Amino acid sequence: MAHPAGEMEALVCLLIGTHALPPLGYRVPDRLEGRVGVGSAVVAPLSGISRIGVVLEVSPPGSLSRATEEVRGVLEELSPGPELVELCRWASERAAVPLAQVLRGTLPPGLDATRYRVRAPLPDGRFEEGALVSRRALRRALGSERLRRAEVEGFVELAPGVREDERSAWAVVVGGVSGGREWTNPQRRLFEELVCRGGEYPVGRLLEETGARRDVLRRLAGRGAVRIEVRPPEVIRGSENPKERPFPREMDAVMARGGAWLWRRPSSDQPLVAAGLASTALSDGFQTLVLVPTREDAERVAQEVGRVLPEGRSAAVYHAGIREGRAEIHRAMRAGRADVLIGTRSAVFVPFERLGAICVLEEPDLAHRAGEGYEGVPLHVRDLALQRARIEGASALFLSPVPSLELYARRGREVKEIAPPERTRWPAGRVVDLRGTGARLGGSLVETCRQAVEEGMSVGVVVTRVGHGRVLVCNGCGAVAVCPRCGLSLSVRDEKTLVCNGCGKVELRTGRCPECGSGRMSTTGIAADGVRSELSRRLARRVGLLTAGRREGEDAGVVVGTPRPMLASEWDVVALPDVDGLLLGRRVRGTEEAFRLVYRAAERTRTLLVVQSRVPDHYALRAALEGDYPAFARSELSRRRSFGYPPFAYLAEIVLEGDGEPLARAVEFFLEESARHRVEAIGPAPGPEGTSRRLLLRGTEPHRVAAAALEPYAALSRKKMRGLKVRVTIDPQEV
DNA sequence: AGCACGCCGACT
DNA sequence: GTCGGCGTGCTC
Repeated sequence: MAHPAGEMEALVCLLIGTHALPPLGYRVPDRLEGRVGVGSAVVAPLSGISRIGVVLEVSPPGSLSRATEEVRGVLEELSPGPELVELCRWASERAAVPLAQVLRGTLPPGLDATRYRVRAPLPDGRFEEGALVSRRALRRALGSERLRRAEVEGFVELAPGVREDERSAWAVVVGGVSGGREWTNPQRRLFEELVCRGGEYPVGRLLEETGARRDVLRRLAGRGAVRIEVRPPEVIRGSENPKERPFPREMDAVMARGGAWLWRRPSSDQPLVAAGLASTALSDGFQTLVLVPTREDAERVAQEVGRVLPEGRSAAVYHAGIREGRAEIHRAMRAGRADVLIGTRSAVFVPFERLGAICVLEEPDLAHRAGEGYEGVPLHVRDLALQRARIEGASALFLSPVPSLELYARRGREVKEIAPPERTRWPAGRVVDLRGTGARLGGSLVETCRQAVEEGMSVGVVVTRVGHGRVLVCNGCGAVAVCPRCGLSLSVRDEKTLVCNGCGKVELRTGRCPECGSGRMSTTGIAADGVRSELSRRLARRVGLLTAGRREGEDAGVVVGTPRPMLASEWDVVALPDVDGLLLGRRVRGTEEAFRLVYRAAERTRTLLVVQSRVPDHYALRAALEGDYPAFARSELSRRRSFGYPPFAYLAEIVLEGDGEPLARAVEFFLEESARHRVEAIGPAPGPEGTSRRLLLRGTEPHRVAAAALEPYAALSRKKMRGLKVRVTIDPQEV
């Protein structure tokens, strides 16, 4: 490519995860001309030390102010490409996460970014030519100054690569060699373990299962007793006579018209729909990305996809549980050697050669969003998938019987909807009216359980542990103390006061219900273990327990547990004793979650669904029992609109921990900044910790809300923040 | 004065 | 992420 005389310049984001280091400018030397573009992974020095970075922009000479150092090399194998860089920049801005941290997610897992290759024997001859050595080892041997010099003079060069155990390395016994006398005990033991496993086994799993250390295996390899070999990753291969393509009409429309689509399908159908989309995209020559909330979902979808793959095609599963070969799979997708990737949220950043379709299963599931701050970008996969599909020109299909309101509200222009299937079965629904009792479990609910189990029916009692308790409810009429300003339930602060988690307004706790004058006010609170023991006592029989972590007496006629494991199977009768915990909880999305829980329970119920509540006529409850999603969405969207909550507004939460003058000044600073960005600030309210303050930012443009939260945060981190801790959460789930 | 330690700011 | 500079506070 022709360009003005002189060297081009590159703006590089070094992969160092901090808000404080901006992208830096480097000169592109002539020898790398044409190889450095937006999205190239490069090696560039910082204080003389080589680092990995990703090119954000390439510009003519003289355009970047301080581009004094040179790009040292290009890492073609690792380059995420321009589309993913655009996605990462968007995500970084939207989630207020340092760009470097987001970009790291596009690189192969288990990448060793500080590995050097020795290119010429070092003066003291300590390292052999061609050896791969960690930066730590080099620094220990040479010291920082000589390492820097060795880099400049070309004795060593940064050679990032994937660690062996991430590349599906197998340990294989070499025939004819058995334990000599000079072997150590650990070596002998590990060798025997390997022989027990048939003489060949994945390295990662072998070390994990035997508890042996890596260097023991290395010694065995050094003695020639064991060979380490990298094998192709485990993939699902197509067959000679694959199943016919599912849902051809709908999937043809999705691929032909492109853009984002929504299809309300029951959970049980979704793997088949994903297989249909993948197979359709494949016949057009495209790769498909399938995103699922949990690892188990990934395995189920993989089976379905495997049945429709034609010969010569392949699919792979990608999640944190895949130890061996995750990096190999990453590489295969990038090179276009595999056709379908089925993974959890980290898969959304895997580079593809020719991405044609993205399918998101169980769209509203909270597991699609990384938890607060840790591991990955705290954005919902829905938003990342929408954005990625737009950037790469792929189709996006979102599946859920009960989509998020964020997605549903965009129906029409932005998101096209496929008509949902006719419903074939729906259980009878009954609401146990808890008004007038202070009971945790109403008599009628217990009676229903007793009768059902005596008739030999299976009974599932589903409770959520999230959001229970600490809300003041009238046992007389079911009224809940609500903040007049925010429309959110007030939580019990202490004996005498209630507090609004939205705006911080503190209200006096009255002994009597303002609605009906009853003096019987109580706090709600229901958890799995309590319900189990109470039910067991009142039914005078064994009751099972089924949660993510515990499984006890599942064969009992009545089982209590949490939604995910409980609703993985069907029950004759399902009881929901605590929808009020969500329905009347303090969170904006509580109503939506309650609706979803009741609806999903109904899908898994064969004959009768019993729900107990103090608000038996609540619109969400009624709509869920009738299986009427559009009716719920209409009511809930109008409520959200009138209070200005998502999806009609974007929120950011800022929690400041500290005390005295610095805290007050920081709060003041955030308030000024939000005014400057023309974003509404609600609060400060008391935060979760004793001396903390909480601010809620609200606006209609997501990037402005993120900027109003992030800019003052970054400014504050650059200056001194004595004893002050600030936490920023974009689109907080707990509001 | 001499030195350990921790906090900042710079690094392109 | 990593280094050097500088201030604080302790010891000889």
